[in-house]
Amino acid sequence: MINKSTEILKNSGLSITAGRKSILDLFITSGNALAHQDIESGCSEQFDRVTIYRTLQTFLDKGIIHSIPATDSITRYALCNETCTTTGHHHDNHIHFRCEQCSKTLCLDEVSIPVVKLPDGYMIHEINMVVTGICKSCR
Amino acid sequence: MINKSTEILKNSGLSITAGRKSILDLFITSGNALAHQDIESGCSEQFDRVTIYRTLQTFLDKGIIHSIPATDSITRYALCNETCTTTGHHHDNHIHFRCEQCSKTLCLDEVSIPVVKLPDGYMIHEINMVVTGICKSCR
DNA sequence: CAACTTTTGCAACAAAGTTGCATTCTTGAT
DNA sequence: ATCAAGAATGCAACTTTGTTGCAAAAGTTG
Repeated sequence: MINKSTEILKNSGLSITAGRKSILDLFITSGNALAHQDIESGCSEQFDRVTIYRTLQTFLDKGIIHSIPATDSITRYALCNETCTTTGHHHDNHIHFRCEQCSKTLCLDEVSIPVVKLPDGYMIHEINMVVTGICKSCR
Repeated sequence: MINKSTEILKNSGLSITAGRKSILDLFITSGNALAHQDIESGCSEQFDRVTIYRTLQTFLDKGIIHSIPATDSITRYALCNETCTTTGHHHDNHIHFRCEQCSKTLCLDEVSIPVVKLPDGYMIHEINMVVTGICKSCR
């Protein structure tokens, strides 16, 4: 296997294209969550906005990335943990941290979301937890 | 005091205008979180989109409403609990629930966010928790 | 390498959000 | 009640974000 991005694409049954590899590489090297804008400006090559939107949607569908909720109406995405093999709708059980200083959004894979008890009658499907504050590197 | 919306505006030191009252009334009567679109189409009178954006921002600043994170890049807002009197940046400690059936987003005021322990070096400022699933009325 | 399918880029559009400025409305003092 | 000062609104114009259809250019499989 040539490199990690190619491997991920193959494992998900996706065809290998320059765009997908480039975007995936960006996720792998960046280490934090990326918004559409970050990808548009951060890719080695230039890709059409539409291609990026479609690629992100494809990655979401295949469970390669997950989306992170935010109050600023900017959807950010991060690589899913390698242990996740489920295709289709997929959700990690970790906390997300958004630093108010450097504006980076990180997956805290080591911190799992605590169990909550909702009032009777509510069926839980998915839980998202986003903590904002100052990250380790910014202190 | 004439009505609740007027009272809230007065308490926050805001001038009473038709738009603000109308939007605030909508929040009070609706009982769930509202997106900009809901307000634009739900108000008794018609207001300019810009006015609605600015009113929402004003309400946020005064701590009258809070924004709810979502993965669909639609910012939703809900009335803050009456017990909150802090002006300026403000955050409720309750869980938000988004129903996949009726698409309503609710504040579960009775469920508070559990304490989480982050790795050393992270400073927590605010925690958001959004649960998606099926709500009580949709089962 | 050839055909078949998938992906990409382009154009055009729709929706969401922002900014400046002139007009209108609120407020507080007369 | 009236009026001036300040605040809020509406309008126009614009930027950003996201979507759709279609033709051209890739990738995949035999």
